[in-house]
Amino acid sequence: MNEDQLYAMRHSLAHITAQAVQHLWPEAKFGVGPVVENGFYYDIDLGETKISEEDFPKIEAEMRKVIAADYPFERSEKAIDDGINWASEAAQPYKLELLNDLKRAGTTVARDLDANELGLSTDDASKVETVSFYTDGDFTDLCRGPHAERTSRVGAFKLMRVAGAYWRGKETNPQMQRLYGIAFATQEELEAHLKMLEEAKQRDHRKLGKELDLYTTSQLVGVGLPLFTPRGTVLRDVVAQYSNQLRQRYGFKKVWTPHITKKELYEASGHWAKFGDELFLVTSQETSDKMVLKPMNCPHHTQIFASQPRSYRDMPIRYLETTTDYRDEKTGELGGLNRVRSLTQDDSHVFARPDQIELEIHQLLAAATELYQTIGMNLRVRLSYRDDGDSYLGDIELWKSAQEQLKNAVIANKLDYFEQDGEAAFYGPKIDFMATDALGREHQVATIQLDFVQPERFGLEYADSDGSSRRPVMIHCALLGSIERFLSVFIEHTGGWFPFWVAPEQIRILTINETVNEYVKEIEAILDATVLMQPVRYNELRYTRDDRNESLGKKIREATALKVPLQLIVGPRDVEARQVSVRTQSGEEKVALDELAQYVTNLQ
RNA sequence: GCCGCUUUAGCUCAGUUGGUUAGAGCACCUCUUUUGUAAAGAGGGGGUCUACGGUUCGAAUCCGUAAAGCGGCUCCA
Repeated sequence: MNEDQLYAMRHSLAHITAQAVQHLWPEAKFGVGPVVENGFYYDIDLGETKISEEDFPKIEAEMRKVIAADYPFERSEKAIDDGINWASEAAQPYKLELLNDLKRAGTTVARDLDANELGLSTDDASKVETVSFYTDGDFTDLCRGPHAERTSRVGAFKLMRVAGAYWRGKETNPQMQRLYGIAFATQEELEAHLKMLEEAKQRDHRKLGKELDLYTTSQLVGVGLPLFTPRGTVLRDVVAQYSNQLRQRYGFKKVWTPHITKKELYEASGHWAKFGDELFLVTSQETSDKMVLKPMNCPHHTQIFASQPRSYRDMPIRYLETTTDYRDEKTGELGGLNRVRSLTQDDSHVFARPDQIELEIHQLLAAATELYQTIGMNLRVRLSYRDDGDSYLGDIELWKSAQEQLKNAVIANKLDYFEQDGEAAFYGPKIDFMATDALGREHQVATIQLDFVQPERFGLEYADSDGSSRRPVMIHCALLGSIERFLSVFIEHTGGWFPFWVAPEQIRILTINETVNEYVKEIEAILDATVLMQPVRYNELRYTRDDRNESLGKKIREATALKVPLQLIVGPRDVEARQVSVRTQSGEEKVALDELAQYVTNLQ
């Protein structure tokens, strides 16, 4: 089965799902039902009736009846006004709304929906004359198609979940029930997919975070405020140190800024107007000043830049700060480490002359690329542009030129990219590096952003060669992004088997009995003297010793459960031979004591 | 914030149609065992079943509210 057939099959199953729901609940009002990765969904309004997963067998049974009936999918066309009459008579208010929008303004209004869902082609952008319908048995739906020939030809499917979804994706619209299903050509492929989902659960960072003792949460501390254990803190520190070193190489200097500020700072930057309701407020009991917990670091950094007169000779000026920001995210948006209310950014800002932008972006792209190569993650890049909404600040011509510059930089660096409107920051376009989690969901990690707005709003300037006053450009960059979010993806990517240089506990010495204790001291002296220099410039070895009164089997089991990459087994035979038995994920070998330091240094 | 689902010892889970002192494994503590490649043996401590309210002679089991977690939607500087 090819991609087109699979698509038609999934699309047909969306219709059959709606058809089954209509049989069971004739009052159902239908929204849209597109194909998504691995399956399909249909948005349904059942008024007060709530579908739960307990209803799935019933719905699936009804779907199988439709499939068994083997109806043909028949296409028909109606003039737009006839379509409107159909929706009206069928008491389908959502379809009616779509058709009215199509009649009034074509796809330009309706493009917030998958155009494939509508009975029109995507290129007739201005006016719609006719729309197409598909009928199978007793069910007819506005639809562009294509579909399977008959209802029997839809492969294997399974309803997965039901979730709330706003009509046309707008928070102010009524909420519908979205029925999700997966569908594949064969039952085997369906089961393989379910198995993959099971395996993904084993790699879930929330599960591993607990099992590997990386972080915890406390109801006393609060929602979205993770607490990092000693092990988890090693992860944070090591990756942040590496991220910092990559930029220090290019002349970035560390700065430090306080975590609270007067809200005037964010009024000046524009953040207050856009994100005011997501800022934590702090009131000084001394002065009754209204303060906020910082949600962002760029405005602070502008004030360091502005603290002295700057010459074109000093440019660019590059600041670097790994620091925690606080955002009062809506509770329903929080989850694991991916979205938290206390997020740590490996943030940096370049204040540059216009002629320096290209090189600076190039260097930051090089740093991001190197970091993710070392980490072993293959990312694609999203060029995040503005759309024609009104939530962006700054001159439209500057925006166009900035978007062009970012695109050129990405192309020059031969990165795998895609472009997306409406994903820009309010002050400028972005280059975002996208990583995927265990379930294939994409998350933004590294970001490089061009900003002409904040320098203007803060009145930043430097003296040019002719003595005139010029405005710098800001280039925002975080390589890890939010360290918490980065870790959520990194944990799932590695399944908890971190590269040697990042592993919280790199080495565990396992003793067989207490006769080896003196020899273990020799081993520890060697490990103490060994420092890894790649990729982080100074990385002391992190090792522990398990000399408990327990069996070797148990010690191995526990060390392996914690995914300690290097286990050094020491028994009388090793003492005798002046060696250690080195156990890694890939097997076991004997290493002479004299060669241990070199062996460890060579590990990645 | 919205919709749906979930919530039993530190962890993973059992708990029949509401009915005597709520169970198991792992972890923890004590003792014995000094061990060669993924769990040595024995004994012991620990939960009032997320919280509050209701129904009932009686509730971990039914109902309501809240909180937290999960899956989505919306949002993400």
